[in-house]
Amino acid sequence: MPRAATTTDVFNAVAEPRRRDIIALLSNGQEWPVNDVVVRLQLAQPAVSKHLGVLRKVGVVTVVKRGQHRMYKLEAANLKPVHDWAKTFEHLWTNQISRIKERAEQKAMERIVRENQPRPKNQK
Amino acid sequence: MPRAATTTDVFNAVAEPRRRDIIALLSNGQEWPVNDVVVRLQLAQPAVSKHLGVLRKVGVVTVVKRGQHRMYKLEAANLKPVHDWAKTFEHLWTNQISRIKERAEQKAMERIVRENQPRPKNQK
DNA sequence: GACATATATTCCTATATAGGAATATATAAG
DNA sequence: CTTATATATTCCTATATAGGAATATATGTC
Repeated sequence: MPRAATTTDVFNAVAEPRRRDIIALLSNGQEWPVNDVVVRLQLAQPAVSKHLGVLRKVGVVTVVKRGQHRMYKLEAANLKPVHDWAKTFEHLWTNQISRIKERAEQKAMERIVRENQPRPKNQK
Repeated sequence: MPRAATTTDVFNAVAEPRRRDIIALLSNGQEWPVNDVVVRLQLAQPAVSKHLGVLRKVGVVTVVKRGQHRMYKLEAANLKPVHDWAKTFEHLWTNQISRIKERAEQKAMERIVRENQPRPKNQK
């Protein structure tokens, strides 16, 4: 049984790091022609086209034809499922971080108290 | 050239929906024995073991041996890269939603103003 | 129309995998 | 020790894919 296709859903589409790179590039709000993506990411043109094809299929990018150019634009909202899914677990690591912080502060307090302790007199 | 292995990074590990289901289950904060996951998700035991193996490899779960039981625990913090990555784009759809909201409110205001406009007297 | 440029698509290939089936390994109980 | 239970792992298989190489398609310029 094969793995789910990369075009199954956003999760599968963005698993591939180069596609994440493309998304990051397009996130500046501008429309990008394919060749600019090629140059910026130093990937081969057919590779870029293929990746963009996947992203288009899952709705993460859209394309507008401008003469011989294909301008690609990010549809960021379609990344929301990933964010929403991961956000479900945010409270788990947030609490963890608070707990680590509390522990550090407690240790700092103990250290301060210890340093302000009057020193025992020399027995000598 | 093959696809990146599922154990390459968290993105690849969670691309598979059944693994996302397992993560959701373990997110209740408890330790889960394999068989409970099997029963709850109605998956075959070997399949669950394999998925857990992937998740363990990328650090998303850890396992404690308790006699003949293997208790699995979520390490949610290791999902943070996914959240952080998606969060990068949050402002893009948040602004979109605000804009949709503003437009709706403007339309509502115009409607209210229109409804409170004194009616033209009948010419009759 | 010839030639140039942009880009999508096809062909090819080695590789990884999810589940099914089977089996190996590890612990518990009597 | 035998039997039972929990679970990891192996073997098998059909499928999808990322990039390389090549090619097809679409638009621009003179």
